[in-house]
Amino acid sequence: MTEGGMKHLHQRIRDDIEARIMSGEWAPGHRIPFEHELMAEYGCSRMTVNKVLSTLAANGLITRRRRAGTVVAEPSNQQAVLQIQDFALEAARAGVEYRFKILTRSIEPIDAAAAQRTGLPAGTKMLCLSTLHVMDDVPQAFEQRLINLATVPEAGEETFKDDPPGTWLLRRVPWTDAEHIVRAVNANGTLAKRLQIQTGTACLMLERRTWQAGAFVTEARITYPGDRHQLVGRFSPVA
Amino acid sequence: MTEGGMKHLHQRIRDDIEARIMSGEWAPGHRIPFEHELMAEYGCSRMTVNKVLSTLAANGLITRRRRAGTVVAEPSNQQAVLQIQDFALEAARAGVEYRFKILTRSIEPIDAAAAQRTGLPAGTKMLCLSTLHVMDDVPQAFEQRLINLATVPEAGEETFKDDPPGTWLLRRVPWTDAEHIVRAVNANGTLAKRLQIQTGTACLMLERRTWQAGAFVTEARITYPGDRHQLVGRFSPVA
DNA sequence: ATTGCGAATATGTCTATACATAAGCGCAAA
DNA sequence: TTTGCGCTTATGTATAGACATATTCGCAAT
Repeated sequence: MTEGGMKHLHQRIRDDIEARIMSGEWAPGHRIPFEHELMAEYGCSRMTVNKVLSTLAANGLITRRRRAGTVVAEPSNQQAVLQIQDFALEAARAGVEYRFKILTRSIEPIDAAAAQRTGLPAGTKMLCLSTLHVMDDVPQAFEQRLINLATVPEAGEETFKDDPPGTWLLRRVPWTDAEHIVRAVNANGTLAKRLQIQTGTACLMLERRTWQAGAFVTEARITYPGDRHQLVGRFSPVA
Repeated sequence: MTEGGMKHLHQRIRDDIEARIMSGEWAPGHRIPFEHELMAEYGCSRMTVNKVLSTLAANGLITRRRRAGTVVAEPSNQQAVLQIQDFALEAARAGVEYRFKILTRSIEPIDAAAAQRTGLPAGTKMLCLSTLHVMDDVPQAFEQRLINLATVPEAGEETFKDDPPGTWLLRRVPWTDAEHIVRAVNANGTLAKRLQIQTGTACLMLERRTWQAGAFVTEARITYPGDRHQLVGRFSPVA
């Protein structure tokens, strides 16, 4: 006569340990039972216990050291995971019309400040684009983008007729590393006019740089009017 | 006479597959060799291959389905992982003095707007704190915090003499879920005075709410002067 | 007290095997 | 053409055992 809850053993052990950590019963620094103890407690092989603990360690919930044993990890540096919105997707979901407009487009050697930020040598040829994202005739964001033509030569020929540069790139060039910076800035005259907001309005500026295996791909600076946009994210330490 | 690179097989298989995905050689949707094929290729047991692929699947790099096989995952919704700065830590690292000052403190029933945001019933008793974070006598951030006394009753007695509320909570109450919102706001008169900035200056406002096993713990709204602060994060799809 | 060394031990990696299970595929019946 | 059923197959979970390796601990020599 077995019980109703017939989850897999792996999941049951994992849930038990997570529950004890999350509830605070096992505080950071607390020693977790040895593998052979858990093995006896759950009546399973060491491999099963080991796989559970390895997974938890990979997720940063526990810390393992040979011979020393396993302890509950100290709470990690706090971090926020934020979704970066895709206008076309959100517009479709909300049932409103989305358009984008390439305002400027040129191929130029990289300027000194950008060379500094990206680590590229001075004089590298970049495709420079500025784009306005519009939903229902209301400007939602202004995007300034640099694309490294050495890494993405085909961008030089692209007209970006169907997809905005960000979407186009995401579909074409895989990336291995990204850096994000979020700032708050007051809109200057030019920006205010483009976004149809008052000069001085606080705006969110998201700066995103991506690399592919060490080679710089692109830098985007996207500015959102602060009174209409926010970055949102949910996060749970347990995957 | 074995070769120099004697990493573990697990890591070698993983590196190989990751490299092929990251380079674009295996595009999203591409079918990955079956476990028994990789097993033959690397001359190892299926368990070893299985553990590698399970790990990659847990990291979201590949998608596995019984019978159908394993394919490279579609690029996920873009997200930015941003570090939330710990003033005490950063101050210590930079060798400057850090202080915080509790400006107001009261215990009140939750107001309607906050009840809406947190999902708590109207009238729930909350500890309301506002705190100023100061480094080298320059205000760096203004924090407004609500703490749910039903979940953290001991906060009612706490004086927050040694640690600011955020640090105190983090050490005492484990959390299982968090929600973050980042906004850009123009400083109003009161805030400008507290942060010693000009009225209207763009500020970053980080709103963070946490829960522990479904029970609301705390809400913090931290406002940083936009001319001095930014949120930064690095992210790589491979853990 | 200090240092050095060997034994003990907890975790790390890997194998060979077994059975479970979801899902695709083809064939046969309607 | 469509529906339903069973076979096949790829992954999911688990075991018992083996050897590797990083540390810690205690003991002995200095």
